[in-house]
Amino acid sequence: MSFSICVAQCTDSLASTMDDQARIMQSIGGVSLAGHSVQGGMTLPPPHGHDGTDGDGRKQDIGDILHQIMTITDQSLDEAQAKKHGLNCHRMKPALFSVLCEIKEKTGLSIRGAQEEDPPDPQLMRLDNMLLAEGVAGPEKGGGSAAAAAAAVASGGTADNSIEHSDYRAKLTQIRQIYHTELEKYEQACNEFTTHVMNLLREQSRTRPISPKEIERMVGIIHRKFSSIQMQLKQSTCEAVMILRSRFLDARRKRRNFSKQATEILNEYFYSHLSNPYPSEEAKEELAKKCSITVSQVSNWFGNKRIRYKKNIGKFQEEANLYAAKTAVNAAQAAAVAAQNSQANSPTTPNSGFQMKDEEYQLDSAESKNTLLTNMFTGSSGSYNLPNSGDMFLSMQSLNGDSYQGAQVGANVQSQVDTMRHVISQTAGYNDALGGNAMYSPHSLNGNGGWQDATTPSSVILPTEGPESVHSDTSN
DNA sequence: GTCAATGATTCTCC
DNA sequence: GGAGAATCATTGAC
Repeated sequence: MSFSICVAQCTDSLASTMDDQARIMQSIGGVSLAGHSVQGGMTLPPPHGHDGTDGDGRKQDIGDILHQIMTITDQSLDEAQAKKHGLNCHRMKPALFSVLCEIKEKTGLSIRGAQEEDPPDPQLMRLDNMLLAEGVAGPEKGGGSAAAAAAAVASGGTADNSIEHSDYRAKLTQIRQIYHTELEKYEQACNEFTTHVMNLLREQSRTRPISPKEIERMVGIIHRKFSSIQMQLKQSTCEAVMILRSRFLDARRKRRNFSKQATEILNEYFYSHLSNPYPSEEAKEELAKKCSITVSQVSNWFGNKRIRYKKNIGKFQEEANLYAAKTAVNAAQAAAVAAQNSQANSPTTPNSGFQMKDEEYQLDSAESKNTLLTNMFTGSSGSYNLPNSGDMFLSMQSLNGDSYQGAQVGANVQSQVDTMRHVISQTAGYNDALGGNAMYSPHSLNGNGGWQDATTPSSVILPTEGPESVHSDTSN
């Protein structure tokens, strides 16, 4: 609507309002606006149809006031101030502003329509719900850790992921803090701005027609604007939480290779329990501890290893040989130490069947071990008697039905193995630990490709354990 | 970039 | 619930 139309409308409306006011005044107090009676220091034309003065004069007068209002900005500051004061004190001002407010109200309503009462935004509700569920909004305690715990449970983890949990919680708390700080800032800014605008409008209402309703509406607009900013804040917070969550979940999916030492420990256990590579819970825990990994990781590792070994035994032959030798060396060392102890502690049984010479069993050095391995796998076992190595090669042959090069080698050393086993068992009572714990039993895998007697032993000895370890795995 | 190795996940079966 | 099997996804060597 153009201003001229508005002014015209206003003039008409004001004229009629004044007529009404005059009529009311006349009827209630007998004080007439007409007849140039003085009211508030301003002379007004008489109401229409009461004293013969026509409406055109009044319209012109009102138009004059409006013109003054409109042109007030064209004047110098001093002049404008004076004019403003004059208009402000004009006795017609309240009536004029009242009419203008009414017109504005009507115009505003038609334009704004149903914008006033906004229904709750579903997107905002979704954001609120999500922030509440993630523990960002709402009460401080519970939410974040609950979300982290839920994510952990979903991933199958327990206390194993405590580090990641605390990391997740810490980051979530950070997001939460930022969110609340920003929210507080927005609310404060909103309140400050609202107060400022209200004061400004109240101030301006002295010089231009501003109704309290309009101020109220303006406050509503400001609040809506700020709530839309808040929604952006909520949206970005939600995004941050989602990113954090996905990173957290991805991080758990991300794998890291175990350390060499850990892999060696696991392999040693696997190959030394090849007839029944199913570690008990206790063994798993111990392995986990030794390898600095989790029990579930140990389970995973053995699950993968069993399958991959069974799928491609040939490929693992070298590895099996290596670990067999390693285990043999360990066992021999243990036996040597035990035998020495036995000898030292039993003066009544000197040289009792297994006289170990230093030059033969000094296997601490890498060179000695290498020599042992070389001799062992070339068949030239020399003076070394290796416990259990024969089982490995027999196992290799029986596992996949093919004959291995190692099988022959194994046969060569078998007699020595038997001797060694016998001697050791006599010397230090390691029957269970070495002889009973067949590393590579010919019965390791059954015809269906599965391990026979795959029941998990209640307790098993770890290859890296010393002879003092309690071992009750009689299944091997 | 390719590829083998490998840890993790998912599904199915018992 | 645990194991086997298939598969995914990442790592690390080349």
